[in-house]
Amino acid sequence: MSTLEDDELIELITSWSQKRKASSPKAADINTNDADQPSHSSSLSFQLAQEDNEESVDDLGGDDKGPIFGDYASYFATKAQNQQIEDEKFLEWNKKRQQVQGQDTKVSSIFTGCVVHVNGYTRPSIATIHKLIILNGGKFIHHLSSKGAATHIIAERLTPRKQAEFKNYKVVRPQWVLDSIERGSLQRWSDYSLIEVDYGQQRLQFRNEDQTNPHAKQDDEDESEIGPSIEPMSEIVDTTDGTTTIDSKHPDFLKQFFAKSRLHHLSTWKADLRLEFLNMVIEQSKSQGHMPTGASHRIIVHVDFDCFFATVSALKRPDIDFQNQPVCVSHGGTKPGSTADIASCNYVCRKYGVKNGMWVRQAKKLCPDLICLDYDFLGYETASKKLYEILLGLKPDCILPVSIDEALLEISSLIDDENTVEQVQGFCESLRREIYEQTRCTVSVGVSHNVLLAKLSLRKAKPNGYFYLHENFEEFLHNIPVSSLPGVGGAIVNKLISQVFPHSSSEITIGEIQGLERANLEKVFGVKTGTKLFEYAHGIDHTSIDINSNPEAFTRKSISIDINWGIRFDSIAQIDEFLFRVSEEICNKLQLMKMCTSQVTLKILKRSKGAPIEPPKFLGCGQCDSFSKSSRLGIPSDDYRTIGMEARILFRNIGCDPLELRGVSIQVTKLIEKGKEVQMRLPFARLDAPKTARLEGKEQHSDTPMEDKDIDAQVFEQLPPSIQEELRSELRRRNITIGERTPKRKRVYYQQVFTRTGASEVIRIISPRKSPSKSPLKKSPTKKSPVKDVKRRETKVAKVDEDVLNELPPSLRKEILEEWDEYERTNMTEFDRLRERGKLPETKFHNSANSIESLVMDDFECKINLIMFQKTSQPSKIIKLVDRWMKKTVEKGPHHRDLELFQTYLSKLKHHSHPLYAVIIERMRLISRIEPLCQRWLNILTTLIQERPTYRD
DNA sequence: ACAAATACCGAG
DNA sequence: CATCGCTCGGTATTTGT
Repeated sequence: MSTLEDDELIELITSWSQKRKASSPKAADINTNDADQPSHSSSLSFQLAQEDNEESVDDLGGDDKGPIFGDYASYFATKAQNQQIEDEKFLEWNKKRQQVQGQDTKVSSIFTGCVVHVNGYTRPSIATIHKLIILNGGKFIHHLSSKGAATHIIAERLTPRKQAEFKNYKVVRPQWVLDSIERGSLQRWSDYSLIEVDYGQQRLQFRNEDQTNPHAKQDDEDESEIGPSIEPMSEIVDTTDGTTTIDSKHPDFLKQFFAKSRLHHLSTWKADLRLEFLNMVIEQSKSQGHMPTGASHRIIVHVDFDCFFATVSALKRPDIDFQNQPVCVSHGGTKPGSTADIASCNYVCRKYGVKNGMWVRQAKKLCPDLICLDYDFLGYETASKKLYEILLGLKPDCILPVSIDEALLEISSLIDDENTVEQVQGFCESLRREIYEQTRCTVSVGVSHNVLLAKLSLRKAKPNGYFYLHENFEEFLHNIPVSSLPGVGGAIVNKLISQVFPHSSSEITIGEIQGLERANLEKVFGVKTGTKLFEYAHGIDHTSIDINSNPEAFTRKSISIDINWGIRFDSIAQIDEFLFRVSEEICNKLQLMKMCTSQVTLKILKRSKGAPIEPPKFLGCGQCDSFSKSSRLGIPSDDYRTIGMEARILFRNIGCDPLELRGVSIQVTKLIEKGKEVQMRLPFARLDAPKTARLEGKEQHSDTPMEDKDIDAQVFEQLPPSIQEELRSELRRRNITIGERTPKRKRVYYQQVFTRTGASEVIRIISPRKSPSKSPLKKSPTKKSPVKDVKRRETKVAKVDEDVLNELPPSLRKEILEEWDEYERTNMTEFDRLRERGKLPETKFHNSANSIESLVMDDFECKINLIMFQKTSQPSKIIKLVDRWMKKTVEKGPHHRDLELFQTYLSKLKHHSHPLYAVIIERMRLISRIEPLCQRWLNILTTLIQERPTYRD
């Protein structure tokens, strides 16, 4: 409490009081929130009340997506997504109906993971199939516009053109659905396949059938039946022939991509190994405590397979003479024009100048006899496992996994002071022998007294060798190229060349660095990098490989997923979908780690101006500019919908034409153990927690003195006496009086509003200072907002779907309709409720009719366009409404229909450069400061209203 | 001046 | 047929207040 600004304190009290007023009489027990505040006696630990008594329908259905997120999703209303929401609503409603009727409410999940689309005329009808699918856990899409979005297509007949189009889909007959449901499990799609596997002969048959099919023509047109299909279906069809390709629009893309990505494997292997060894070490030190090595002279061993992938992949090919034939690992064979990366190549290749990472195309030129092998990810894992087993068996002082094929050991205590060199050699050579015997792969070993030198020694040892650097260090380092130093890559080398050795023509060596002043290096590269470079050049390295000495340093601090290949989208809806899928993956990992995140970062790659639409590498990202934005979460989360929604917002904040998007990455940081995060579930719960426990001290505002601090007496009275008591003392301490309330704060904004003319100017002024990433209004729009189709959904009949209804007996039909009405009523939006009561409720908030705010605004309004909202155009009323709305919906989030309505209204205001726009936005921002949860959908609103997408160049 | 956000880098 | 350009930690630089 005492950490709050006066400002916020007043707002807080007001909001409590309003909450109390709004909720039922029994809310007198509001301060009994002991779950979150176990020990603290303060009755001020009031949590903004979730009215627990409201029976949310999704409670019945267990852990499924609640309507909250259904609402969220519709912020980005597209037809398809609206459909999903309707489907979910329908499911909830149906669940409720079943419950009322005492039926089993268990959710069938036969079609879980299936995304179904119906093509053309079918029996049963499309509507029936639709309901059957969603009632059994599947997803249904009416449009195939997002190419590849469907996992199954249901059809009875296909035109030849459609046949070609759907060649790589699972196209099944309707019977597949019926049988699956009847038998209670997903039937093999291939048994119902409409398109026969390409055996030539049968295909002809189909063609014949099609030509005689009276529906054929109609089939071809059915796309326009449903609505004008703007999106062309062509892109999925490759230009050269009729085959399809899996790109980011396909639901399985992520899976497929990761399954085949070497870099993804490398990263996950590494993370897994680190985790495994970390846990192992923690286990050990629990039982026996940590024993720091007593040895004075450290011996570090670096062991690494020789061209790991190539070696292992070649094990399956006894026909290849690995020592004498050039062999590499890459996708897709050995075609001379291939743009596949070479993941690993053997030493024969390297003689020709072939390098890892090179394209096959290029390598083929250098070495025409090149043999390309397939990846064998399982084989790599097996070999690695054996390596680590062997290493563990040697009982070194410590092991640090560097990667799947590479590890660092410290063996100081295993070696005596006598005959050190021989002992080390004996140890390493037997290690090498053992690994070869067990894996049939060669390793090299480098040894020295620190990590840096061990690493450099390893380089010298390769391939299939051993080197112990124990003397003549300077001489050893002298002729090694700087780029061999760990941490020195292209950028640093370039900087060296351009800023330190402008005349040097050949490769820069460590020896040349040795001649440089430390200060000089620090000037060019910064303190850390400069120092490191200097020390490395002199063979100095303090890197520790002992996990045990500092486990914290080896624990994972972030999780991210990057996809910069195959990213091709047509619409923002597809991107939204994709972001959710990525978030799902992230959250899987989070949950596995039992962690939650409080910060989400979205990074995108956008095609650089002038770069070709399709880069040379097939489905590659080509030359791109990268943009990133991050956002703090009010509540740490491991829910993919929360993370995904955040990502969607961030994407809109960055503003990128979907067609130009080439890379997506979501990163989560500021990880918190799951379970700990509930203590800070709501900002108010943090009030009397120690300051350090508050969220990064984030909400500390500058201490702006306020003139008129006081609290409306009526407001105060509405609080429970116990709280009043405590508040009184705190308020006294702060010189805040309880009495007639006068409008306060931020007059400055109104002035600014009136001194500017253009909307964009106004917007600039009020853009938030606090979180640049959340400033959705940075750019001045040049075009009008896209006219959003805020068509209210049709009445209940359309929702429940007539076709299905009609197939039911009349008595049941009536019942269902009535229940639907009831359902709708209980899920009424806040605005609906207000409307039903016939008038807007009065709030205590800005009571004074002569407040500067209302005076100014009401006056102004006469001169400006009159824009009605909820039957009023009076700014003070509208502001009140907004207050009320936001506060009321802070927990559940706003109803999507309210949002739509409000967005339309705001858009109008903005379109007319109405000053109220800025006032409302500022008002919402203010509230968001008190209720950080509101920030999120404020962002969404302002983002949507803005002309989108704004493209950055 | 400081902290947070963003940008960039390198490794395997 | 193509092709699967990841993911982490560290550091520098910019931005906002």
